[in-house]
Amino acid sequence: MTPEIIARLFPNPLPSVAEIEAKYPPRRLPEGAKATRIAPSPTGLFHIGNLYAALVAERAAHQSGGIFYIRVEDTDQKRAVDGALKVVCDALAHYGMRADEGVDADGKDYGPYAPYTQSQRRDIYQAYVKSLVEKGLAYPCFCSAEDLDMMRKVQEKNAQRPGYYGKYAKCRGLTDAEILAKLDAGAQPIIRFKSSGDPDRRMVVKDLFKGELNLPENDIDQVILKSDGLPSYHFAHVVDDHLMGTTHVTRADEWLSSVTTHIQMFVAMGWKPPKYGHIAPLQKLDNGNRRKLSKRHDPEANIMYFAERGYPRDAVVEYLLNLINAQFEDWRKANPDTPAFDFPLNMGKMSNVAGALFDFVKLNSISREIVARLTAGQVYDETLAWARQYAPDFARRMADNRRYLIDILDIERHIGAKSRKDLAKWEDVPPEVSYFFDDLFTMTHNEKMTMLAPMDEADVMAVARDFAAAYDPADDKDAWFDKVRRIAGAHGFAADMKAYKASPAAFKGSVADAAKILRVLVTGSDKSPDLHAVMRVLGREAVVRRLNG
RNA sequence: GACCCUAUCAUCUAGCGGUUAGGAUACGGCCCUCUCAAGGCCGGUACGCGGGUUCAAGUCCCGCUAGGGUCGCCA
Repeated sequence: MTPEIIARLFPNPLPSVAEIEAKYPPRRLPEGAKATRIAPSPTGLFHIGNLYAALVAERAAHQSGGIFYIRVEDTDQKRAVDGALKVVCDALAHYGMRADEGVDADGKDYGPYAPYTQSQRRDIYQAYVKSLVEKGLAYPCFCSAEDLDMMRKVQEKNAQRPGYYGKYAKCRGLTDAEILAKLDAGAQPIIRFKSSGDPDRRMVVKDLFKGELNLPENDIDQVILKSDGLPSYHFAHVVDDHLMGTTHVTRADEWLSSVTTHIQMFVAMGWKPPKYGHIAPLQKLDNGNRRKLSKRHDPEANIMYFAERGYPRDAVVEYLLNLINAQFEDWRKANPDTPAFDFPLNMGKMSNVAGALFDFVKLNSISREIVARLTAGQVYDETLAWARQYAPDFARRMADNRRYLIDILDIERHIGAKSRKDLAKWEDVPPEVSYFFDDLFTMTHNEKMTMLAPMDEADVMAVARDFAAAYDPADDKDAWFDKVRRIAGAHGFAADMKAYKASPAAFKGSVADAAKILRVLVTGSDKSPDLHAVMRVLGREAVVRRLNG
């Protein structure tokens, strides 16, 4: 291609390749250290799969003494959304990941390879594209969207592979004169990479997670520079991961089929490709079929869903870690008090090669274990932080009753393995504690009696009155229960369960029924945590009032 | 349609030629027990199908089937 054509293709002044290479020298990393990145598109959504990939990349880097950085892939300007960067940065920070280099929520760069936003690296990409054109490894393409559409239709009709390759790569063979003529006519070309591949030849790629892959070579002439002057993903990836010294690219499975294209480009540029690891997508069950979690259809695909529900961040991290490496579970059992991030993630032992079903039951179970290990004060703080954002009324109530809430949350907590595990997420807290507040305890007398049916109302009231009169918050659990027994016995209920079981007909009910009377009257439910503890927290005044009311 | 990936209990998985196929979650039962939760104990016809290779196959090979992914001037 003549210098004249190249000058017309790239009219603006561009840095030289040598200048760029000098500005961004190779990383000097300790032996074995990995440089990884998370490369989100600023679409305003942070997918659970992004978090998954970020976790793998971040752990791989930091556990090897390397670098984890964030690079914004905003080459599709149509999809860019304001404030999207903040979503990404907040998500990383929220889940405890620190990027060593990249951009912050305001778009400000930090780190030696800046800028880390692709739309600001236009000149860099163009310089390399230009060098490729100069070497005859790339060429201008004047095909319109309609041309390409037609091409695809023909291919479909002929039962051929779709794509811009071989004889379909019309602009590949354009002569200088033809190019000049089109340029003179005002046509705006894009630039395509001239593939040297042959699909009949195979390329062996070693994937970090999947092992050796035997893939056909790519022969499609991919677009590398779009009409808006920005590169396509493929080219931006190759240039950036070279310049930024990425050693390990961990990315979603959907890239697997373009890995041959990427390697081909690295080779054409004379660069060493990074190691690749492709992560299978998280899936969900849909009408009996699995499909990948879609951010369009599945609210749980968006990381915000977990914040809204009030899942503790550690629960989400541990659940994901558990999917990444199945050994996590054993490790957790052996190291119950170690932070999850200390888990030695093993890239060579990746689970989830095929794509796991996202399992809320399992998440909840992990979360309950985590919440059960927290102090009441910690649960209070976390729940309050959640409520401030998602349940303001409840947040106010919490703030006004701090001591009271902590006492409530402390019921049956810190009794080791037997601690209550009924809270999986912060949104479970409000319904769990509502009966402790008079204004939320709205059950009517009739409703309570219905719940107590078929017990006789007179018996119910008698037991309640006697207990109200005898209740002393200072009683310990045994003294408290002795009173329940005594009063139960005095009203014809069996004080002893064994006696009741031996001859149930001889009694109106058992001590369990007597306790049920107290429980329903005091909590409005026939299920509750330890009644003795509940009454203590509620206080004598409220207990007596509810029993006599 | 083409290409690629994957295939062990309901779910996540361990397994890397010789195992009574292990764990976790879920589920069921029992125990504990004033209810619930928790806890303890016990339980279930899990290697997709068919061919090979081998003394021996969940493990290796081939086919089939099923599921997933990709085939854009989106990433």
